Amino acid sequence: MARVRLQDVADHAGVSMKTVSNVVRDQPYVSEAMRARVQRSIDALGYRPNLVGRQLATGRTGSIALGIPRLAQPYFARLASLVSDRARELGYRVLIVETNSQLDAERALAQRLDAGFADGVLFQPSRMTTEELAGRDDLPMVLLGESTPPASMDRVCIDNVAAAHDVTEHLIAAGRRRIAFVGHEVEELSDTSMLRIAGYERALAAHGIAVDPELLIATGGGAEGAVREVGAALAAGLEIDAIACRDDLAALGALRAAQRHGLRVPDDIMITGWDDIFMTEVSYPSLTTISPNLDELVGTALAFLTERIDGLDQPGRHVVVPYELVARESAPAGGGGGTGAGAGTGAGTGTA
Amino acid sequence: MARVRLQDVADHAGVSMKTVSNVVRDQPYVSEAMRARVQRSIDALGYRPNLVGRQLATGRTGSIALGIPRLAQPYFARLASLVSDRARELGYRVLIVETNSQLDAERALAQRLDAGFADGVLFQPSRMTTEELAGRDDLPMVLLGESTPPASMDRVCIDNVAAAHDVTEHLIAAGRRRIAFVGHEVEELSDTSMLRIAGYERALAAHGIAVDPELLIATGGGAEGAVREVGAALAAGLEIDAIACRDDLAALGALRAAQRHGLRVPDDIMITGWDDIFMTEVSYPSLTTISPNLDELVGTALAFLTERIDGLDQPGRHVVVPYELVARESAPAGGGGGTGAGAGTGAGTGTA
DNA sequence: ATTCAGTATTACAGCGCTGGAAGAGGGTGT
DNA sequence: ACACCCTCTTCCAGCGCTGTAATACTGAAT
Repeated sequence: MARVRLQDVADHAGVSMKTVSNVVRDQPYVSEAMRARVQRSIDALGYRPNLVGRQLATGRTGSIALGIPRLAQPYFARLASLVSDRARELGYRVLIVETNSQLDAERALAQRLDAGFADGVLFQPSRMTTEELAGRDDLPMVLLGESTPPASMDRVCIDNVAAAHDVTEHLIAAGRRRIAFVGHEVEELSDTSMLRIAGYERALAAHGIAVDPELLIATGGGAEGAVREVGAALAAGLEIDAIACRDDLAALGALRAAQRHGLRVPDDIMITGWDDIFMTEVSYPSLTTISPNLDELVGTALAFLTERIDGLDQPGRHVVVPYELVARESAPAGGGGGTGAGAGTGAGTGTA
Repeated sequence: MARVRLQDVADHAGVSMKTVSNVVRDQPYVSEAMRARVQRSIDALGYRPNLVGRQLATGRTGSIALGIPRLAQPYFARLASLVSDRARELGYRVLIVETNSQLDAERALAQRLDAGFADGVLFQPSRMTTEELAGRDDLPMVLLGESTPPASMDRVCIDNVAAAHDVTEHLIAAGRRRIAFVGHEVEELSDTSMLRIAGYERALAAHGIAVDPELLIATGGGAEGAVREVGAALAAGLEIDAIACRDDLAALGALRAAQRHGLRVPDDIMITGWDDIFMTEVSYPSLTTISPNLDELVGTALAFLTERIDGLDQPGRHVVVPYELVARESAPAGGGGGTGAGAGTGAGTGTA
């Protein structure tokens, strides 16, 4: 059975294509009687509008693209899921594109977009430079994360420096002094890592604690790298009483390595993560972490993007969304004491 | 600057649209001289073909849809990531659609597909029945998971009963007798859960162990539910020495609950998961689990789907891909003994 | 020269739909 | 009865591209 087209319905109902089109899209100026009659034909023939035809005619695809490094990373999976949900509410489909943090993949994304298969992009770049991104400002694009956007682009992120500062302070307040930073890239430091390290160092400096480069432990990304590198460092006799991690995966790896090494968490060593992925509540001990307000992040980003798609033309807006320091067992608030219970919450911060 | 169209390039190069089209798509019967000349115009104008126009003309979208319950579940995130990669190699884009295991969302997916925005679907249904799916067999569709497909559809899955049987045997071989099953749905049992429970019960029966309904602990899904329900059961005095979990998330939750209850894993209680998500290696202790061969699953499913898209018309094929029982610390192979080291591997199984 | 088989290029229609403008009814006011 | 203004419906062109068929051009064979 061949596909049913608009014309087929029109013939069946004895009206023009346009009238059927109006009924399908719930346009005004269609009498109730006509609407019912056409609807009957639609049902009888099982007509479904062809999106591609509509897209070509309207110039709108009804899709937005989401460009992220790795879907398999829990943080991005959750982000993608949220974006899908919220976008659907706004009447958009979402195309998820993984870049694997590779330059050519990021470029390919930016290129293919003006091929008209999405009306706009939400993009978390890790390799493309501001200049390169600027070349693509014909297509509505909102950046996520810390990379500096061209003047014309909107950007939404959290304050990485402040949050890293908070987390480090949290550990210092608990009496720790030998605090390692774990989880940044081995090869080329990402913007994210750089900012978090900056906040970490600033907090140390504020308390007169010397920054010891030996305490910066790069890992390959993912939990396994952290298990390996932290394990090696501990085996080599590195003395530390706390670890601030670049993200939760690194923290879970560090946790694992510490436990393997016979250290008690948090008594012997405190550990903090970043992102508040689902595992942080379920790990043993549960993980103190920075919880970015994803709802607000996604909400703001999509609001900006849809405005741009609808033609808004103004200089790029930059919004910083709040985060929360969620204190759990791996680094409880207050003393350095026993394997305490639940989850308290710490500082927040916010706004443009 | 308005979009550059095929016609613009044609004008610029002084040739017909069709010739430009041929150059763009690397068609034969274009002289080298002409190819170079047109290419120069393409570069000069910065032309990019409009996919929507092409789609309408060819009737192909170059996309396949992937319908899964929840992207935020690590198993599905990994699956989605794999599918994206492999599909790209085959020349397809992937549209990920989350159904949240809800009937209306699944129906919406199946419906919207003949709206022509994908050439085929890879679908892991959890609510739609075979009959309903059968109504949609005008569009190429390959099913993932255990639901029984209509006669005309391909399906790829692993042997859940056999794997659940293996896992349970593994625990029995380690000397355990009070083995709980944790993680199936509270409300409506999914096909997946049903099959895994069947395998679990069969293994118990094979060893003359009575099936105690008290040992079937349903959870809300996700790790938190398992923490809660297993915690409650242990608090209520339930005596068990092992837990076979429906999936890794449930296992991580169960692990957490057991540890909170003061039980040593694996000495006092062994725990197994399912899926082999990234966390299984990094949890403490690491998790014994069923590792389905995802490469083969995805490879086969995509091969079938692309064949169907290319017009293959034959009865549905059913393929069972292999899995592996990966024994880690939470339920080591052999004795019931100490917190042993690394990861061995166990049984495999396979084929159509 | 003339035909013939290529190869290389163009003309044209159409994929399925929507936007805009023109047209057809049916009621009201004078 | 006539103009007039609604509301509802149809007509037509075109979105950007590709497939098919037709045409122009080469060189070799007759």
